[in-house]
Amino acid sequence: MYIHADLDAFYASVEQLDHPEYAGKPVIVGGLPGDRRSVVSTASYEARKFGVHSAMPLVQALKRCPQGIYLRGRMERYREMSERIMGIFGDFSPEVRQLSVDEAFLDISGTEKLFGPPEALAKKLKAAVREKTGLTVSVGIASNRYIAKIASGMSKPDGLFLIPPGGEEAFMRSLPVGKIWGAGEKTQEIFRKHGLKTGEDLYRLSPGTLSAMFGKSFGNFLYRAVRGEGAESFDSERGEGSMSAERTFPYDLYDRFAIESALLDICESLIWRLLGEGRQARTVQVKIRYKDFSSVLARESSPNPVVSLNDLYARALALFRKKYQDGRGLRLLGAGLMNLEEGPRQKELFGAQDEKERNLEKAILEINRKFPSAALRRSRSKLPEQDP
DNA sequence: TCTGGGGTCCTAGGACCC
DNA sequence: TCTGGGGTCCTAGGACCC
Repeated sequence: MYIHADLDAFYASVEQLDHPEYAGKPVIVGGLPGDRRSVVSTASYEARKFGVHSAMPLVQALKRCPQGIYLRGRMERYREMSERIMGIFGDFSPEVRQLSVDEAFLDISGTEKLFGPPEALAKKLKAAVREKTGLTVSVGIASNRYIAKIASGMSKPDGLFLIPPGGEEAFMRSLPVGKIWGAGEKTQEIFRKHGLKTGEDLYRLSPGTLSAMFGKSFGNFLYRAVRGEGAESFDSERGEGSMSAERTFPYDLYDRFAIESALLDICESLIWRLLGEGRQARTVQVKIRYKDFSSVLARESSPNPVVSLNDLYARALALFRKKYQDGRGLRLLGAGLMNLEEGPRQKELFGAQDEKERNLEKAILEINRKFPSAALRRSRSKLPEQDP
């Protein structure tokens, strides 16, 4: 059996915990009133009553709930709290798989002797989280992770929902399609178009029909899902990974120097993360979003991993210049690293110039690690000439 | 009122290799 | 007188998740 445990309105709840005067009030984490181009990250249940929800533009939230308490959010604090809670989860299962900052799967096979049947364990887990942190968690219990995940959403907040073994298919067939995990906005649109409202409606379709509607892979996934089977993709471990950083500008950028300086900033935050984790990357990606919200990507792989800020910036800048249509307002700029590899780089691959650069950057990395408030950065004018 | 940021996985076409 | 088939890697883009 598996448990999916999901913290209720996590960021907003932490704020209410840390600021007792916010308790019982509509708290909206995502930005301050007046922050341009922000969206709601988390709304407390009090705020949800006004129709405010995650991913809603902040200006819209402000109209629906002008009396709300608006906050930018403190990721460090949420991460710290998350670690504590994951630790508590670890007291109940040897296998905790964290899905995101506020949710995790627990494999609770063989824990019966210690904690009793799954439902009893779930109650103990909820009580432990509440006692030790003051937060509430919603829990789903099922014989596979996929259904446990859906179950945890069935009775939020502070919920507990069990799908008994053998009841998986009946549960999925009775489920409104809006609750199918993995079927987002575009898929819901297809459901609507074909009048598909419940799992039962999907259950009646052949694998061929589902594949024709949703593509082979996702069609097969749906075929299995409505039969109560877990999907491997939700059971398996993570892939090799990637990392990215992007920034939406409060106002569209047009000036080339301003844009390319912003790109340097973004590359900088990325490279410190990469080097800090002792990793290297073979693929660099640049993301451009124009004023009209249309986006383009440019990607390039190389047998030689990225080794320094100067190196990353040169690659990113070349990609940017290849793709960017001059004069179009720039809304967002991003950079990403893919094909991440473990480990130290072979020094001998690089010439003296590179070595000097890398040592400088290693020093900056060290200083920033020891003295975060120093926030040391490269000055663009001090970077070696970029290849035009 | 527009539409964040950091991720994962999938697809489709092309290059290249055996 | 024809234009195989399978595998891998790459690029660009999209859907989805929290």
